Amino acid sequence: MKENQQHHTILDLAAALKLSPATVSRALNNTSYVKKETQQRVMEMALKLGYRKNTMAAGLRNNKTNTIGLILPKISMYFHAEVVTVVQNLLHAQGYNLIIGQSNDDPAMEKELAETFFSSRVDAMIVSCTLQTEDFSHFDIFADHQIPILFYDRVPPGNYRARVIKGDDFNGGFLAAQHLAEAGCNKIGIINGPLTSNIYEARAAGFIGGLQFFDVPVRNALFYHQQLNTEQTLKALKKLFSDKVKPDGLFVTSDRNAVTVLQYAKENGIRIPDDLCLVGYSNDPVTAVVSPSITTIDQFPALFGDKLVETLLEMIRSPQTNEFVPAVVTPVTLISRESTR
Amino acid sequence: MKENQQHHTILDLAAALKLSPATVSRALNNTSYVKKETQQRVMEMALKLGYRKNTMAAGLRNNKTNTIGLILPKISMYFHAEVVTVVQNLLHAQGYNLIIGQSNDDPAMEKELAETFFSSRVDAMIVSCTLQTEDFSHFDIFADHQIPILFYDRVPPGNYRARVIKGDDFNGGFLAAQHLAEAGCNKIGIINGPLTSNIYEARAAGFIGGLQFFDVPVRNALFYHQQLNTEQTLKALKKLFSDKVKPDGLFVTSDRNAVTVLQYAKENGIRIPDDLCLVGYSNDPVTAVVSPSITTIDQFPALFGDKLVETLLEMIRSPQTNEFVPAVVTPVTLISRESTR
DNA sequence: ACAATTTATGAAAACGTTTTCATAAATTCG
DNA sequence: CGAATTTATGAAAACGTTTTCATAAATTGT
Repeated sequence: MKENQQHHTILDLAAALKLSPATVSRALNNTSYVKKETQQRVMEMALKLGYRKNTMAAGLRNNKTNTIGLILPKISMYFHAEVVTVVQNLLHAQGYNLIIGQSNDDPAMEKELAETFFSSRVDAMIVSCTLQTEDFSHFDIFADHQIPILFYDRVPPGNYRARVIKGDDFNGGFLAAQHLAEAGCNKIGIINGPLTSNIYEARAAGFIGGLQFFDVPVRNALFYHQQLNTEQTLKALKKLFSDKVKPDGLFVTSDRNAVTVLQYAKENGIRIPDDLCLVGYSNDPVTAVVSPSITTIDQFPALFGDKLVETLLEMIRSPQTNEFVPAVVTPVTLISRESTR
Repeated sequence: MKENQQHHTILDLAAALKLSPATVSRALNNTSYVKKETQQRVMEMALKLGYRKNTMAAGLRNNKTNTIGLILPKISMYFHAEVVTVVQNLLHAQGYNLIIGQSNDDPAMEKELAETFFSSRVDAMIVSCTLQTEDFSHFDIFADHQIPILFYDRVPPGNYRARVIKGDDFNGGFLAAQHLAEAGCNKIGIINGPLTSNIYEARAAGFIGGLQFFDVPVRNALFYHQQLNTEQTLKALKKLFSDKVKPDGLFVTSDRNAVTVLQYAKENGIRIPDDLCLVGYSNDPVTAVVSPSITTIDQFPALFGDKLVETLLEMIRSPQTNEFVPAVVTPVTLISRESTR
């Protein structure tokens, strides 16, 4: 090993064993023919010298990094944290590294991350878009270079050619409406995210479809589609409960905001579920422990993560075709709790 | 560009502009002398051809990957999710990629991840250990190769030479004891994690110190140091409330398990805070919305993340010295809520 | 025993970038 | 104006791995 050399290389091993680097490489990766005994010696020497393959050099040569890029709005959101947890574990088991980037729901950041990850020559991409992303062209570069890209949860619309895995948001909305209807609610409102995002659009559509199916009047005055944060939610609540027609059922398409509703209700003497039935979305653990506990829609994040990795590996392994593959839709289920009893 | 070439290279740019690759490289990185006009032309051509630097090739040549490795027990834990969120954002702003690995609290996995990340030639490491890690030698390799490594939260003991940032767990324990004492509790217990981990050891020490300082009897029979999961916590609770001396104050060193206590209390007619005062740890948002809300210790995860990145960048930028640097301790604060009123 | 095949190894090129060493052109300075 | 300096560019080597092309040795089959 050269004087000022930081790491041992395959050449060091070769020199120490009086072999060629080619043979050493073959021994380490056990590709092609290597004498059993030679392989043994190489392995032992590698261990002895503490040799670690330089994955950059290998990546450069093989045009493969064993790295997957993941872009999402924010890791600390419950659903995403769960998905990332599963995805990272599964990918590691398959020998892949996971690099993560957060768009913070900013399309410009999302674009920047896409370019960075492309530069890093990720082998594939997993993306959940920002709520505001309407132009998806910054992802074209991956498809253009046959790099598999898989969208999930917040995905591009159908006219954008891409593989997609999404929750059954329509059904989620439908189930919420059905459940509220069956709980006897008649004046059912919704506090929803912006309709620019596929998930909120689908939840609203399913919700309205459910209302109609179960003959509950569709009262547009009780529908709010807006940013899902505490401030906006409180504003909506104030309006909802100052009008003549007050809701007796509310579908809030994010659990955190459902909790906000719970607190507002408590402070304003609105009894849940007696005066107001409440359904959230995501099955954030918090919904199970608040009082009253909140009925919500579970998205099975672990199953979601499984599906993601399974599909991604399939995409990596089979050559990229340009043919249309319909979106995979993962199931949701309604979990009934005290807020609707 | 060659027929079957996937990506444009610096050679393509050079050819298209009738320049040498050297000049193109200099123009792109604007190092050394390049004519203003030439640089302009290079940039334009790069844009036109959609050139993206191959960071692997650059990394190989520069011996620098602009990638930081982060190993932690599980991303989906509240405190860690918050830290990761902040760390990823800050590192991205500095031009670094973040690769994440979860040990799932398994030392073997932790070791495997350390080796993988070393192979990937990360520029630096951030690590929060498993609860069981007692042998830290799998991290030696980083220090041996002057790769900065920074531990946080769950860190090696003082006799292991490493840079460390940790919360003030001792003070957290002390504050909890003080608060329970001042709430008038006299039979104060603790449900704690395993003492093998520095954080639980320090919380327990601070807690006991606090009891003594405020003249509350130290009742070892009320102290449980064990795995922090629902099952174990319930087991401890059963024992605690079947003995003659039942606790009137309880310090649970994880918020999730404090919630478990809350539910157990509700089911068993133990009134909180009247019969039992309760203090958790971490300020998980769930503690604010359960009823009664839970007094807890905030660890300022965002500040923690800031500090981590700040220190790490400093380590990367200044040459690695072997001199001892004392652990940085970040503040904690007690947030008083209904469970202790 | 000899050809055909299989096993085992090495030399050298390639991946795409950056940087050192030259050298040429332009500029500054006395 | 000529020497010194600064600016601008190119050729070539280097980073550490893998793989193709050879070739030699061992094994198999007839």
